[in-house]
Amino acid sequence: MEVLDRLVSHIQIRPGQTVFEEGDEAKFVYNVSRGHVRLFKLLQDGRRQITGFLAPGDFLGLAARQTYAYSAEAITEADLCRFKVGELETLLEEMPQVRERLYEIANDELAAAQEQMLCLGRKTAKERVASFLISQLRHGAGCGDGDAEFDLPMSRSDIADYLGLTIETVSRTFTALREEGLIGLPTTHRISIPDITTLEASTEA
Amino acid sequence: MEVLDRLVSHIQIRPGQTVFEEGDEAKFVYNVSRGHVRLFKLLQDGRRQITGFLAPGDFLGLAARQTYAYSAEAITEADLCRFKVGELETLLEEMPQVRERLYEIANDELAAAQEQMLCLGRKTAKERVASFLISQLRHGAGCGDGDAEFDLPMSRSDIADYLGLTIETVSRTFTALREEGLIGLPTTHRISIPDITTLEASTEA
DNA sequence: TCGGTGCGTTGAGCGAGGTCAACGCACCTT
DNA sequence: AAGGTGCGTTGACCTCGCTCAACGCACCGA
Repeated sequence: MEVLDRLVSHIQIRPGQTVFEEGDEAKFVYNVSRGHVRLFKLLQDGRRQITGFLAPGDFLGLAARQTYAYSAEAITEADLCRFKVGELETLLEEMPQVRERLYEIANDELAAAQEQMLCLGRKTAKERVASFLISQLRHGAGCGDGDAEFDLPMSRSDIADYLGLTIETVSRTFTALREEGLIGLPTTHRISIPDITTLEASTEA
Repeated sequence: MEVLDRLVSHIQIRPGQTVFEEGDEAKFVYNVSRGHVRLFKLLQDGRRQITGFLAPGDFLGLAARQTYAYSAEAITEADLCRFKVGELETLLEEMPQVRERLYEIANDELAAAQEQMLCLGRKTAKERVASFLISQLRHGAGCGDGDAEFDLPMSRSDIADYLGLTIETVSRTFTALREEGLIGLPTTHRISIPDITTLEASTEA
């Protein structure tokens, strides 16, 4: 990975700013070094589906196709490392184990996408929100089994478009989970989970 | 690909029979040579999300993880080529371009999964069914721009679990599309599309 | 020929989540 | 302090798709 540093340029983006748009020619690959990013697809009439949230360390633009299959925007202020796909290809010929790593990353993303399909197709609003909170906990903060607390950098609107719900339903579901004691909401963008096991139990059935 | 033939064993499975189940140790990789296969995940109470349908030529079990992330069952009678993942790994060291091909396959599947997330999260029942029919047309039969006709090997129940709907809604939507003249239904498992352009227009907005 | 079974279709009624609207609050700018 | 804006919450009502139920039809074995 140190080899990458020679090829890399660093860019900074502001909240809401676009990194690239679906259909743009895929010239660059990025890695998030600071902040959070959302990936999404749009329908013509403006309906939006967020396909993933990225945290520091995550890659974007790895699709290996002519054009990007989704758009990417910063959620918070963010720093990205950027390098040309052509140079990545050159690197891959020298270091085949990097391709192996990319393959693993693609497969992890695929498994996450399939889990999300299960969520969108077959879970109730409450189950979707509970699943989302647990995956955010695991992906971001640590996963101590006892009490846990972490930040949600994205807005209710982002969460709604990720879970296939409306803003109002997300808000009502947060309130319901809080009233049941399954979560705490110290602030609107911070979640505490008194007991992960019981919350996990409400992610299905 | 001819090298693979040395490692391959051929297996035959009957409609409804299981190829492997989510959580099984991932010892084999498969390729469909005849028939159709469904991939799916289950919730504890039996709710099912089908994550994909496979046609001849498609791979399954490529996840490159300890265990399979989904279950696989035959839809029709099917023939599969099977080979051990360990032997695949050996092959990959000799032929790095195969890994490159696997990476492309994983990325194609990822793009399809993201498109499906958009479908499940943000499209109406009619849009989902129209999208599904068009993707089946493209994936299976040819894509001549004029009149087109093709088979749907899967049941209404499979389609429902793929689109996040119920059997009844799928059935009603087929009927509605037929009454609007957007599709024809020569038999329950055969679709004709008089004009792809107008059907495509009803996949969104 | 006659039930039996599986699958698809259709109808009637219902409910989870969407829509529309009001409001609260934090954070601006002037 | 006053007004404006963006975001989140809450309430009232509605609708799309789900549930429950009946029925048709093809296929099958006795």
